[in-house]
Amino acid sequence: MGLTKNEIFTDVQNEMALFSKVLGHPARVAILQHLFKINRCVCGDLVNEIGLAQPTISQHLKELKQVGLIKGSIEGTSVCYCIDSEKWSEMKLIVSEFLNQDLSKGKECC
Amino acid sequence: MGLTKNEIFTDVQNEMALFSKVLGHPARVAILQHLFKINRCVCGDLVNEIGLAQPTISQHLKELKQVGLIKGSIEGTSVCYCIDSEKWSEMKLIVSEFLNQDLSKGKECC
DNA sequence: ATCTTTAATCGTAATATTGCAATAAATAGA
DNA sequence: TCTATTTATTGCAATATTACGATTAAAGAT
Repeated sequence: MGLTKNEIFTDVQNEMALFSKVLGHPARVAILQHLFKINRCVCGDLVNEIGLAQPTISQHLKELKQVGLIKGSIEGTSVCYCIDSEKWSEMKLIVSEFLNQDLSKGKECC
Repeated sequence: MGLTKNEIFTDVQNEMALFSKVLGHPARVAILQHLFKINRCVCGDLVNEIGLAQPTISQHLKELKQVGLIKGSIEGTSVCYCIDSEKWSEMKLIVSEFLNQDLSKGKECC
């Protein structure tokens, strides 16, 4: 065990979980916020900004890139990262739909 | 290591990550969806509905309860669970604010 | 009182995550 | 070419997560 049984869930459930998971670490939240503020930045900026070691930041960037929320392009010796707004919108749609579920009105339960 | 350095992040970042983390597993997503559809249900229902073992479901319920998204009340020999709509709204606010960040218009970056 | 039903807890195995030091790779500049 | 500079990768240790069988606990039914 120790691994999630994705087979038994719907695609939407798995996708919702996947996006949520990547947002489930404050460093990745901070990276995304910084990217929104600055629009584009290199790994070193984030190391200074956030205060985790360079390999750690690099790893978080990799995870964000893997789900597609950011993209990076080589720029001399450094790598410029930024939000992939297309993917961001896609996520927004899925997450919003989930968040905006309504209780079947009335019965307040327990 | 192996544990997140929460000290170096803001409260909002940590809270955002905490909520996201709990949504970061399809079983918990499925539980919440089912609760929204049915309004109230007992652990056994979820075991049948989702198809994970009872202790596993119980554990996921515990995590959802810990962050406050659901509440449970004893009802005879079973436990009735439902969404805590107050906490849900709180989460919605935090997550929406994060999702609705805008790119500083213009410069499309990399 | 005993049995049944239901859920929580305990214990454990497998795997994933977080973080960093050390190292590698790749480009720019001297 | 040699040296910085910058980021990615590797390897590792500590901890967390996922899942479930076995057991416990608590309330209802007989």
